[in-house]
Amino acid sequence: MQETDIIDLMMHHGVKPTANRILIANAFVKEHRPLSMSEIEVQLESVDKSVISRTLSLFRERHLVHILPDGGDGVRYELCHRCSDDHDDDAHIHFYCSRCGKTFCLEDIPIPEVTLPQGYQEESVNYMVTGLCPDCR
Amino acid sequence: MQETDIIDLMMHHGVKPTANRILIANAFVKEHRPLSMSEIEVQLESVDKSVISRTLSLFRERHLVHILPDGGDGVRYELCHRCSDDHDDDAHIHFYCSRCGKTFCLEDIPIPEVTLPQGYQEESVNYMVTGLCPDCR
DNA sequence: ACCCTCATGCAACTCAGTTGCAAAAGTGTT
DNA sequence: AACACTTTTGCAACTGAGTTGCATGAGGGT
Repeated sequence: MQETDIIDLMMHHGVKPTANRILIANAFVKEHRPLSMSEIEVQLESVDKSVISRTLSLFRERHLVHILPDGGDGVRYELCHRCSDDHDDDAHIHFYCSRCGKTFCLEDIPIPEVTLPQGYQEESVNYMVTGLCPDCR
Repeated sequence: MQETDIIDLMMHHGVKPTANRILIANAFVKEHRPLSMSEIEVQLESVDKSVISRTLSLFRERHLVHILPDGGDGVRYELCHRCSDDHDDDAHIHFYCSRCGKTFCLEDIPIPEVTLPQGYQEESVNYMVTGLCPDCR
């Protein structure tokens, strides 16, 4: 994905593409995996954490990213290419490496579906495998 | 599960069953679902949060509970009946209600397995469905 | 009763994340 | 270009969950 594409994506979601926002969105493209706020903070020293916090909230509100539970604690943010304005979906499984703490998208592996008991109404599904990633084995 | 069983379980895992610890373990039995630290704090006003924190760490260390990512943020602790001393497993799916914030065990639904790409080494799996629980629909 | 170890309760601390606010950067109008 | 207006930014202060330090207290063994 090019920088121009990111700007298009932002505009399309009603987000004004400021310099900081482009940096943050680029971080997702570059790493190609879900990032935590602190990971972004480390990667973009020049950007204040308050800006990161507010930007991620805005991105989320406008469905540019969605959140998923971190393998450890806290949450991670994932850029969604296929999210429409009112619906987040991009249902692949994730892998959390317990050594390096990174979360990877296994985009080729769709989440196997299950049938819920009567009364439960599904909104979204998260399938997370924890273990060692190729680099940490 | 009876209180005597809980005490047995603790002893079996090398945890001295003090009054506070029994209260905390009982909370899990009573609710029959994974609890967050703050949920326990609310339920057991008489027990200091430092005690809860240290107790949960101890329980975890001794494999009496294991953690799972909260549907929201943070983590929840789940009493494991079938965990041996060196291995936590109890692989059923969980349901997180986005309205009431509770997490439920769907014990009858095993987690469907997937084949990971070369190089990834699995340690544990978490399958979490988010949506509305029967009470909140 | 004594000693020793472990558990407890309170207060102080830590750290991630959020919020308040004034300065700065954009945007549009005349 | 100057103006008024809106949005974003950067800093500092705040917040709240969770943890840690430490003195007291309870339990267990001799």
